[in-house]
Amino acid sequence: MLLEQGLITCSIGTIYYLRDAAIIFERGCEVIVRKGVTAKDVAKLAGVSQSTVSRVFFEGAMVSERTKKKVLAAAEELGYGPNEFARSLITNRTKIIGLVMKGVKNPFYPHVLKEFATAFKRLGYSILFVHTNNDEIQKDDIMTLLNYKVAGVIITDATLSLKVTEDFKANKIPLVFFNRKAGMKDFFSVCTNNYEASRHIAEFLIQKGCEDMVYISGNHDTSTSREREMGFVEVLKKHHVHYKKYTSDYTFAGGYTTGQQMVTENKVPSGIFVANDIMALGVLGALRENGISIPETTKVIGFDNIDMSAWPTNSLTTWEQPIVEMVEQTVRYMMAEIKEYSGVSGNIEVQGRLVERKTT
Amino acid sequence: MLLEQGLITCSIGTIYYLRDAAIIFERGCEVIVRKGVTAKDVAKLAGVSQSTVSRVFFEGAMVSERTKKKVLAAAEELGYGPNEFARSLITNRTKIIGLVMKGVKNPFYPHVLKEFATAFKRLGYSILFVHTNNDEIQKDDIMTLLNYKVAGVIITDATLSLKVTEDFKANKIPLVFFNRKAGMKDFFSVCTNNYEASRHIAEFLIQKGCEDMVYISGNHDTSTSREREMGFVEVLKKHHVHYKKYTSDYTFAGGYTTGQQMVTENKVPSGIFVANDIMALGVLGALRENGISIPETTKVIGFDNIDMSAWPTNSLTTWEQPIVEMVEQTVRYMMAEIKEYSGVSGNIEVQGRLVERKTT
DNA sequence: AAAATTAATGAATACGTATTCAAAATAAAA
DNA sequence: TTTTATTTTGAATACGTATTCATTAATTTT
Repeated sequence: MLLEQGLITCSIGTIYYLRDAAIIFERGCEVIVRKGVTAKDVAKLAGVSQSTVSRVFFEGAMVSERTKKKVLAAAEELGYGPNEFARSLITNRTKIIGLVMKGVKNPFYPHVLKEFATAFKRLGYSILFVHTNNDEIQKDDIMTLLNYKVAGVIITDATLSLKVTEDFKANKIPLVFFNRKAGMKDFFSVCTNNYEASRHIAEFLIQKGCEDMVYISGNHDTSTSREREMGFVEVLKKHHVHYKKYTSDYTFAGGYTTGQQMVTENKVPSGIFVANDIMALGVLGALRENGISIPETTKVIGFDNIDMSAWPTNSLTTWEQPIVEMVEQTVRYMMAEIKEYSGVSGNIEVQGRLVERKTT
Repeated sequence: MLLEQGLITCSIGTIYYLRDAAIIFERGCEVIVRKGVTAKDVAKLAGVSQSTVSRVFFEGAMVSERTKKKVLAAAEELGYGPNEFARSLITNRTKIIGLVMKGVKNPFYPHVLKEFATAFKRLGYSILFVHTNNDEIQKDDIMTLLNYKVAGVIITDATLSLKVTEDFKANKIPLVFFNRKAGMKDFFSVCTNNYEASRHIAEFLIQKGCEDMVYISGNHDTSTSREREMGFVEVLKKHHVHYKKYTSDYTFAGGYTTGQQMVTENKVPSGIFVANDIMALGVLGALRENGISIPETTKVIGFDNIDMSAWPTNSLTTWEQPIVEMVEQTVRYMMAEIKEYSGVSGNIEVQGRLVERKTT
């Protein structure tokens, strides 16, 4: 049947093998259809009521040790687990956190994803992953989250339209922007202190003897890029250091292109601050390819401290964003808001630190 | 209140600012508590029954165009969306796909994640993301998926114990191993044709003049690594080419260490096949650092064709795993099984292709 | 031992939807 | 128009759990 549907052909049209298909298919039909085990079934087997079974699986409910043991044994035997939907229908809350992410291709974010997944799992929460292609999250993505009655939402990489944010407020669903500030002031965000960090960076490069500088921005409309630029430029101005800004897009390719451009224009400066690491690696690639010696001629510093930056081949000086700490803060706020919604807005700024390597 | 809980301090103990906290907090309290809008509310506003509202939101149900319009308008006004839990409780199926992933730090997988997210969103499915640290997925992760009554499960990076697999069969939940074959033969998997690919690779290196070879494996217990080794070694044996095997772990660090080890042991061969790209980049780093010229002295080839391999600085020759096609196949199988469960087992093998760059 | 208190349990109900079945409205045929 | 067929709707019910309230069992106090 699968063969009839052409399922086993791959897109170039060749038919590949389907091991033991027929046999297994027959076996597939033989499988005994065990219906979904419910609390009722467990109750019957354990000789108690459904309520009692429910209580056994509900943290902190009142059950005697003896019946608890009995029920758990029955549950184990039947392979029972509480239906999360029925559960959520009653409690009107879920153990799901919506996580919205855009730039999965920047290694920074998979790392963040991993940390969130680990942290929330420990707390008994699951993650509904939403990928968005747009800088501004679309209405239907949000509707999905709303309809699943998620306990909270974390947006790592994008912003929201005002219209949509109201839905969250109205439904009392806590919302955190991670590594991004929302356009409006009315939400909570967790970021590195970009402003302070970029001031440090500027002073560091100046102290290293750089006399003309370049700032390579990420996507222009992001709060991170703007803040990093602001702090950096402020310090440069104070020291009367000449600088130029290139606008890029937070990708390796973007960094590489910008690097090439600087070489072509013959405008390679002595110090470059790149708004994130992955772009910085692109810049490095372009400069090194053109025989520019780093750090002698030009010093390059990135932002994030992704794993790759530490690789001996790259050895990129950068500003570390303490992912674990940022995640910790986010989770903490989230859990507090889930417990008792306040809708408070604000911004937690976490301090990072300079990681000096061979590009400066 | 948040301040009392110490939420606004970051872990180094400093207190950072919470913008407009008090004001917003007060405002937060003012927010009108709109209760979750239900079909009943919409029905009342639209002047129809709850059943009718339900039908409007249920694909293919019988409603007149006129009432549909009326209901949709009312729904829009109230911001209504069907409660997915109540819905799932009735239908006993969800629009959620469980996606289990281990190696998020290997760029190959974020890319896979993105493709899955995109493909399933188009089909109206959401993704429950499960991160696992272990090669073999743990019971409680699986219970989560089971309890959420996911429509299907994709496991990208790990395997399952036999005990657990039975739960899926029993609940008729389709399961696909992506880029990994299950230990037992009873499941469905989608992979690149690793065996054929590695034969090609062996022949390619031989033809390029390599006379002694090294294979650097990933985690030993993975099917991918074993298959890649098998094909590679078979061809080498046929041509009486000397080879040696190093066991590594699919990480950059692992590759780097292995590269260093080869240099130290003075056993750098003329051709190296590394079981994935990220390790290959580690190997490259180590070799280049030790002044070994590539591709003149040694040729290196990876597997995956992750974005980074194409970066000019790396320019790694590799075997491309056609992610989009693999995802497509997986989704196709999944949807067919969701529509009508067969439990058929088998293996779709997708052809990749050699991408020749500067390391060979 | 009796009374009073506390702990443990079960019966009944609500959550928000899909779905069945019967009734009503509409369209088509006579 | 009347009859028949068809489309559209509403009332009632089920899904699997948490929870309330009343009841029973166990424990403590008198």
